[in-house]
Amino acid sequence: MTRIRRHGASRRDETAGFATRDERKLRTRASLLDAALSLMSQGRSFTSLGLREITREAGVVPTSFYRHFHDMDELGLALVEEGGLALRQMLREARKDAAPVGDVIRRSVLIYKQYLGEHRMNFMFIAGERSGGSPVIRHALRNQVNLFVQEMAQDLRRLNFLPHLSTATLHLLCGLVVNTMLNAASDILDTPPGEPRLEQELVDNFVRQLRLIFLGALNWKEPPPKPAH
Amino acid sequence: MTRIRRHGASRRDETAGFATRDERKLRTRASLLDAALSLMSQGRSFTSLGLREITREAGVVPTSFYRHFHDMDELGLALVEEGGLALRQMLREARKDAAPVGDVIRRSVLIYKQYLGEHRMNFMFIAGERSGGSPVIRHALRNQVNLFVQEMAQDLRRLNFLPHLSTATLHLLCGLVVNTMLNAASDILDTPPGEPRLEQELVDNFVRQLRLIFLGALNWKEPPPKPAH
DNA sequence: ATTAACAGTGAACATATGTTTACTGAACGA
DNA sequence: TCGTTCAGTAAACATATGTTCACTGTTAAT
Repeated sequence: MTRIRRHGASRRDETAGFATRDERKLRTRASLLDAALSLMSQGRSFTSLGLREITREAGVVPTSFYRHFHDMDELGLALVEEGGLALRQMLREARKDAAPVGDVIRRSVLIYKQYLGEHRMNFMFIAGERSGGSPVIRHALRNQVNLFVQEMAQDLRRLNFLPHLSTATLHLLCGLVVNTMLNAASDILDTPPGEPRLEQELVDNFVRQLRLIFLGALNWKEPPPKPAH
Repeated sequence: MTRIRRHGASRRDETAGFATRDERKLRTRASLLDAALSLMSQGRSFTSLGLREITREAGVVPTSFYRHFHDMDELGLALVEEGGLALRQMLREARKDAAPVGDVIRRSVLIYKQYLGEHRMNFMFIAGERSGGSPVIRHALRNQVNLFVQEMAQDLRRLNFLPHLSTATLHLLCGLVVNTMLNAASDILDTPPGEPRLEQELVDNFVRQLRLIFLGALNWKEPPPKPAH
């Protein structure tokens, strides 16, 4: 979408504070999205947010909203996409340092926890709106989560992890893991800061739950395919 | 709280349509709660509900609200309690026909599904507000769910199910099961009626997830207690 | 039979909301 | 350089909200 400048960029194109018009637009769009997330992270659900409220938080006049979204649902869908991107990015980073040595599960969980802290608002949104609020964004969110599950399953297959599982079962497993992940997310994000004990306990619990799940996966035996009687 | 009548009840006390004043009050209170649930089951989050909206749906004038709750949060907490009761009741019924024969998991899931259908709105509320919306009702809801988990763990112990697990691990397991249960709930409740295939698929998936979890529990080995070095 | 209690009413308030309409002025393409 | 585009503004609208207050009429207690 960004226009390509034909005859050489003017000097102040990349200096901070100034920007091309499209960039400015994208910036206020982003601040609208951030405003929504920020309001939600103060303990509100998406459906309870008002248009004026968001523009106020973003520091623009209400009418500006319509230059970017012509609906609250549309903004919601944009948030879903942003959240989905955050999820995928996590996988991408995980792929980089794939060093499966030592206590894999615990290490993964700690990395996840750090990632959670860096993307608080996104995860609050995902965990919070996954089963509540507006049907349209709920469905969109589920699609994103399913995508994530699928990608994760492919990764496990690629790493030759649990090779005895069928693709369907791998998918099942990943779904379970992701649910557990997101539940843990909303628990962890709810702990007031400066309570490392509680947090530690939640993390330990999370680790054990995952262990139990993978133990189940290790001992899983694929049922024989239905005989076409 | 219900007053006890001293000198013999008047004749129309138990006839339908008439009622003592306290009963009437309880009735409109209930219709306020139902109105809230009903609005939520049309795809709204609790925090997005307005006082007037609820009273309108309940068929009373807005001011009547204050005769029952002096806050929306208070109504929310009442809903939490109602939902918690629904959960416990489920366990109580399950305790009655404890016939652990055949495919226990599948049978339990089918019973659960039926119960879901009979308590749609309660489960929508629980699943929807468990990680979204107002912090105060979220916490209250988690307490109820924890109570449920605890009761379930006690039941399993009583039935001598998985006796090799420590109490803590049993609790862990039940937590996992309940999370999976509630996630499945919001999935199942979202299927449009008259789509038995989709529903069947969700149920099958749910069954397999539980199987995997219990498989993990069967093969779980309690780690030796930390040596106080 | 009198009286007090009190669940539900109705009107009014200050404020909030979503949306429309016409406008401003800086960045842009020619 | 000049005219156009268009992100953000400002004022006004109809309508919604939460809360208050004084009231009514039935029910319950004396």
